[in-house]
Amino acid sequence: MASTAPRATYRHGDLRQALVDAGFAMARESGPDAVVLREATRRAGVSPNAAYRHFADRTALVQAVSDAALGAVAEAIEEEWERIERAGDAAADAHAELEAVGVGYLRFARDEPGLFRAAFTVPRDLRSALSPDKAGPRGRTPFELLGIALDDLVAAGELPAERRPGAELLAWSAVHGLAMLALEGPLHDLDPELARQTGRRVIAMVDRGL
Amino acid sequence: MASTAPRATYRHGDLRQALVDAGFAMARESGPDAVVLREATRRAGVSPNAAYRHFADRTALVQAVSDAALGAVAEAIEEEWERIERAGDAAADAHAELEAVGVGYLRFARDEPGLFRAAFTVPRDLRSALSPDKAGPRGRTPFELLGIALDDLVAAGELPAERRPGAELLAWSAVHGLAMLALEGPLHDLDPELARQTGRRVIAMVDRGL
DNA sequence: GCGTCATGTGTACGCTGTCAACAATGACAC
DNA sequence: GTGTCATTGTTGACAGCGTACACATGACGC
Repeated sequence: MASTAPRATYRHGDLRQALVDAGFAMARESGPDAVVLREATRRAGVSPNAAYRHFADRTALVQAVSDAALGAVAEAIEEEWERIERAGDAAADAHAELEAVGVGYLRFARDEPGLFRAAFTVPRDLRSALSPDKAGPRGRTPFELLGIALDDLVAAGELPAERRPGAELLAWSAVHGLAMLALEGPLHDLDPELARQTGRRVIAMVDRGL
Repeated sequence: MASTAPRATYRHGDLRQALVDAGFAMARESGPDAVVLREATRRAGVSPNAAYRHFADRTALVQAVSDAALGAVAEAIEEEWERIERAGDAAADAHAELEAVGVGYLRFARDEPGLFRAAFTVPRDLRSALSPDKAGPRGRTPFELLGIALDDLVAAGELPAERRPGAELLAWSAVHGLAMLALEGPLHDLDPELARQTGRRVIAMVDRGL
């Protein structure tokens, strides 16, 4: 960090990114509400108003942080996805994919609660959630990965095709709800082991009930 | 409101309740973050620091508002519950109960998004969520109503008893997740009719998948 | 070399939550 | 009644926030 040493050059270089990084760090510790504009400029070694050259207002900064957080979610899910041990059985593989998406999602929520809330608690529309710049390293968004898993379920004959449309929303809702209840809702001090177990059960419920 | 006319008596009467009411109104319009302590005192016709005789700090006020909001949720669910047309068939009735809880929950989230977020987005533990002072007019909390519906499902032979423990969390997660995604998440501008339909499908998924 | 425009700084304002010291009230013991 | 005292209000102050406005700087195209 060059926050102590005063900048040599007048221009910062990439202030926008520096502000997003600082905001990201704050969100990581305490969620999106903890993203404070002035503090971000402080960490970037810049005067408060400099932020306004790159963001219309604080909410724009928070949006950018939220986008970055969504990318991190995608990464966590992709990680879980890569870990699948494929047995060659299309049906079993498809179920494993769906499970991987759910597990990755819940794991991220547990390990990075601040970022998770930054990713999903900030208003954004579906179009933005789907846009590829929020994808993980392998270039797929969380939503896309979920869609692939569901498509594979249909292909394997494990999910009636007429139930496929919109099924993302059902699966997403269930897992997201558990994450939110456990993070900032009434379940926030649920026993970790019980939480993990409940996570598995929610995923199983989705698998059965879709 | 006596906010314009200066108080005749030095004492307010029931300042605590007045502050909660004011906070409730603010939360109703824009969610829990919009609950601002000074504004509440203003509406109560009182100096800012008077609030500190009744609440340790702002978060304590928000907590009280959240409690009130939870009561409103209970009321909405009870309303839906009373509306069930019981056919005498225990199995059908139990399914109808579960559906009523889900529908009431989602209806409240849609009609009172600010209060909904105030109720569930503010950290509170399960014990507090269950405590009877947050119950609806008929004296039952949302969680209790959900539990009764699930018990009735077991009694009617529609849910294997070994799956009963913790089933609240599964059902709750699914419905809560949809509500959050639609309120402040990526689905926030989902077409209302599609949202309603998705709500029904989520409830159906829970019913099938529990 | 010079003008222009993006990007930074300085100062200021009103808002917030909260602290410390003080004042009015009303209930209760005598 | 009167004196005492805890309760509940008020006043004044402070730091931190987001942000508006005017100004400074310097990199780059001509």
